Amino acid sequence: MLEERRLAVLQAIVSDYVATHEAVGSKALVDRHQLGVSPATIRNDMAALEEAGYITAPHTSAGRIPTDLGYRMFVDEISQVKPLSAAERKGIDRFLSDAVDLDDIMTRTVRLLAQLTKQVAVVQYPSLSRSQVRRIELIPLNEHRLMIMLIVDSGRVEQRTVECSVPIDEVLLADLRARLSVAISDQPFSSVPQRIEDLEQSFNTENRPLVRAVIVEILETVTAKLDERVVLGGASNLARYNEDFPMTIQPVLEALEEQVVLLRLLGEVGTETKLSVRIGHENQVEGLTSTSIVTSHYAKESTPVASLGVIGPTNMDYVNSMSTVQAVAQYVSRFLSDE
Amino acid sequence: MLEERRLAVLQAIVSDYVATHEAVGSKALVDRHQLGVSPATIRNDMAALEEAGYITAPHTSAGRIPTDLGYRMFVDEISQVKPLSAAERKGIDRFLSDAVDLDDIMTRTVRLLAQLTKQVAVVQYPSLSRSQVRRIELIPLNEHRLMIMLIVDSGRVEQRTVECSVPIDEVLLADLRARLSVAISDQPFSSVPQRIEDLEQSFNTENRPLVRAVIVEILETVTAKLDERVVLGGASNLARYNEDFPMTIQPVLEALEEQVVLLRLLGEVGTETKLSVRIGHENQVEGLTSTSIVTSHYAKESTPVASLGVIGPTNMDYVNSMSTVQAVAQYVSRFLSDE
DNA sequence: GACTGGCACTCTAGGTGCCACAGTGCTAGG
DNA sequence: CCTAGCACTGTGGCACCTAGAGTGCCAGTC
Repeated sequence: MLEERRLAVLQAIVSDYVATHEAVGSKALVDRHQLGVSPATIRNDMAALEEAGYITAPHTSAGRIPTDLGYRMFVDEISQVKPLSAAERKGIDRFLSDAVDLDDIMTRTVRLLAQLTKQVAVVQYPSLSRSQVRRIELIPLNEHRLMIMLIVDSGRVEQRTVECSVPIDEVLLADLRARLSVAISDQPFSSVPQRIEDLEQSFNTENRPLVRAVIVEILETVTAKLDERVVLGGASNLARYNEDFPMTIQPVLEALEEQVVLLRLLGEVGTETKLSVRIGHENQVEGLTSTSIVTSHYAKESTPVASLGVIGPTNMDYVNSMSTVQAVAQYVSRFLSDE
Repeated sequence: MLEERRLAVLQAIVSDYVATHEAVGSKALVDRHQLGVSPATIRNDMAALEEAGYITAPHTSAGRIPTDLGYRMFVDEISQVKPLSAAERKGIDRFLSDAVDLDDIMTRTVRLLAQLTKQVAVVQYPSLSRSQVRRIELIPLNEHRLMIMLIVDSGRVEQRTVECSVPIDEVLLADLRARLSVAISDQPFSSVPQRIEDLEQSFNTENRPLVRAVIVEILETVTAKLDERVVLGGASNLARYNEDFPMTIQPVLEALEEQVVLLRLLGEVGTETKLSVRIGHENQVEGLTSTSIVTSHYAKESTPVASLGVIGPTNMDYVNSMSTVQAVAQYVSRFLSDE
């Protein structure tokens, strides 16, 4: 009974604070929520919650605001996320179904997320490391230049050009392409290096420079650009909550501009959990310690290929963000798998 | 004699204000610049300048700040832009020369600009409308899916997939590709529509659906995505000058997120002038009326292909921005042409 | 033992009045 | 045409005050 009400109080505090962004006091609490007790009782509970580290008082005579720990408790207690309304689902569906290619899906998704959550949205391109090569093409651009094109099952296409000193021989190229194709078509990206490293040997010496150059370039693509691409959107939403903590916007923007940081944020979560929330100091990325991050994996044919999510202030609307992120992830998964 | 000094006063005001971001008064002016006259004289000049609309006083007893018109006069009077130091040039050179492909050049350029000017940087991808098709490829992905790939002379690659109900016939595909290739290889993008619109007729009826689908998709790529891609960077620099006008950051961020707006900004300038500066209200884009935009074209083999530039507050350092933008544009042009 | 009402206390936000300062416009004189 | 001097005027900062909101604690009640 006692513990139960305290939890209710915490939840009330969080939701009020999230809604108003003002420290919430005992009186306001009993006014706005039906907890059949008096403010004084609430005060006792609040004292206990503060003692336990879930809430804190900015100064003696203000209400309380949740701590990171408080938010954590709050989201942990959300057993199942609120489903979206039919209209919302319809909207997502319609917006995504107009996409013409992978780039388009990604851009639309990021916009959608930003718009629905009024937060900064991040979407990671399907990770190469968890994808398969569908096809490889070698396209001569001119006598000395060659474009390597790796088509990935997720629809992503990686290109790279190779410069070579000797003129390119069409026959050799066709041969090389055929052998590469045999070696790596329909194979997972991660296995590509070992599959092609010995290929050079089977060509005669004079052709090796070209073969070598191509292989090197493929290896680089495969290793270096593994999870590289990320799309960001809705940065203007940062300015919206600028009112709350005005000084911190610059480091946040800076962090968001670093692909590496974003990838770390999206990647940190293991593949096991679908929906993940990291609150304030829980993510140790510099400059983002007063923001929260809600992410989810999305999948192609039920194997997770990458993540998407939103980034906002710790006092964001977790309920809405979580359900939106989850729903969007589901829709993206469905779209990728349908294709 | 008179007009000359007034101009000097205006220039002094602009450069002081740009440096300090504080309204500058007559006394400070004679202290910091060697104009061999007394503050009182300057005051007369300032009164005249105010009358003429070049400067304005925020309130009775503050110094003066330049108006948009004042800045305009100031930049117009910069006859030749200050060349960069050898070290700076070296830096640009080194940074860009590591680029591996077009994407890489664009990303690096935008970072470079943002870093050097401490402003928001924008770089437009080489415009398709001013480019030529170098090559076209049709790559079957599976029985019912086909990827169209347009390789452009600027190094850009456009892809698009086509879904077709009937299984794809390899022979037909090769034939189609060959004919398309003849029709549009090495032709300017703008002429593509007329060159392929009749192609459908030369195939027999049963194959027309596929041919038609491919042609439609190409037309869409060619028309819809014409100038579409833009890269943005250094948005965190917005927060830096947030101190000056704190309320306006959100509309600016919003405007920057709209590709369309950015393209309009970059595109508005005709091809004739290289370096262009638009100040405050001169650009009629909503939300950007208190920012200035410095852009320059860059070229491939001396035909301009697109623009790049920086966006900052009207009280930005024009001298530095202009010289940096110009220099970077030159380097990018050189890199594109070298390839 | 859990809850409530009351009371004294504390801190903040916001308003007021005051003063020094920076900078102006004007006028008279070189 | 320039300069010196003077009276004038907003602004920013400071000190001060007050109202309000919220707390902690204690004594009393169910």
